[in-house]
Amino acid sequence: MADQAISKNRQLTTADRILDAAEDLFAEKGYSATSLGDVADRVGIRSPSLYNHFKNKEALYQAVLERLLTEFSAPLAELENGPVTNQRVFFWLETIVRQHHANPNLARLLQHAALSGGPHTGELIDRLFRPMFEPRTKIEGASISLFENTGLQPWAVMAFNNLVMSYVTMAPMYSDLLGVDPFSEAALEKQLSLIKTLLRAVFEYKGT
Amino acid sequence: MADQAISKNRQLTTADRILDAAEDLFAEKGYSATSLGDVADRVGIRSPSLYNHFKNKEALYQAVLERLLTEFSAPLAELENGPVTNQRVFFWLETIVRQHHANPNLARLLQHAALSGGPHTGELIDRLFRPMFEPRTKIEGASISLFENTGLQPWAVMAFNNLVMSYVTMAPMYSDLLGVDPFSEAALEKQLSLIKTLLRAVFEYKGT
DNA sequence: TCAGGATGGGCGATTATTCACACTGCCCCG
DNA sequence: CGGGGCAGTGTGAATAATCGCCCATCCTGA
Repeated sequence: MADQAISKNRQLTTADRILDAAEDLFAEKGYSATSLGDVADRVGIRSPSLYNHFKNKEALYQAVLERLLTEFSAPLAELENGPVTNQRVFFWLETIVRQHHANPNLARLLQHAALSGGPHTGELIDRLFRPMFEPRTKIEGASISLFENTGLQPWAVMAFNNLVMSYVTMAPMYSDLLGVDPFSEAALEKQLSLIKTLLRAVFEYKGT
Repeated sequence: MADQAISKNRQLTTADRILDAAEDLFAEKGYSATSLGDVADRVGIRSPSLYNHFKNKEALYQAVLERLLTEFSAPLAELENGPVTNQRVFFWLETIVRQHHANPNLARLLQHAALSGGPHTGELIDRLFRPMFEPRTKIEGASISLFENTGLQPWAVMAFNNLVMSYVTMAPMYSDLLGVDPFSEAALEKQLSLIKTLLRAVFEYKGT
């Protein structure tokens, strides 16, 4: 198994292997707590070698971020070219839940940025979420009666996003308290069914 | 010395001012990215002086954590000595939302711990959330029909907690995207009304 | 041969921590 | 009443480790 992983890694360029290692470490420890020595160790080289591939630590972080942002930009663009119906909101939510489940690093990077409020924060938020809050984004259907006239719709969008992302940023809580590996397929199905249930409850809710 | 005289003293002791500064900095930057020099600067002393009050950095962190945990331990204990009805769940949720709104630092500390998975993680999770998942904690009323027979109730508890905490750990998103100071009274009322609406929708939901 | 990539060594800055020392207010003893 | 300790607190200097980063050099594959 180790041989396979190594040989598979050997197919990647050194720059890509650096990006992989840096992505995991930045996502885990945050920017300033991640040392280039750690990154180099994980790749299997010495830290000065990193400078043959990236100008400095900040450039490495930006490259990691860029790769993640393009990786995650697809589903929202998909949602945007068409009417925003309940059906398509369901599908979109399921898609991003699965995406963050497959790679939790973007959520973790954003959470680190939001916590420390560094200079990366604004850019990350803008590029990930700004389109979601364009004025034309109204959900057609039953949800209108619930949220639109109370002004709560953007808060609900924010809440469901937080729900999705905190699932991966709070992953240890699921291991410790529920005794379940949150990145298993079974756990993913549980979380998906909960989120769908919540969304359906919101859509079908008719109370004041 | 006598701890009783402290409460009469209006001016905070140096140790308390250190705790205040360290709490904010640990919550913002995380443990390893916070330097004792930063803490000392904020208090207005030199960093070696910190060692007159705390054994080392780790002990300072533990003291910060201890103070926060006792501060936040009240509401759950309150919920636990009595039957868990819908009414009391509402009240409990509102209480902890207001509590995290008043002091976001515990949520931020927990989020940092969960992200980096350090040794503090397990202790924090245990002392904050373990009682919530004791087997006897069943919610009486309509929610049983929704969650109990699908095994989703603990996942829902987790989700609502994540909802509450990510509101403060993701605070910059609310500023940037909604143009609202998330720590204003108005924003608190919005978030409260959203969470109550979600909870009510869940309680009254009768679907499959 | 030559260029890209890896390396060891080192520089300056920052880190947590230790230590010897100075100041201050207070209690006790003469 | 006065002075001598004494505990508590703050300080500058120093140490060892680690950090990002630069540079001269070397290895290797085309």
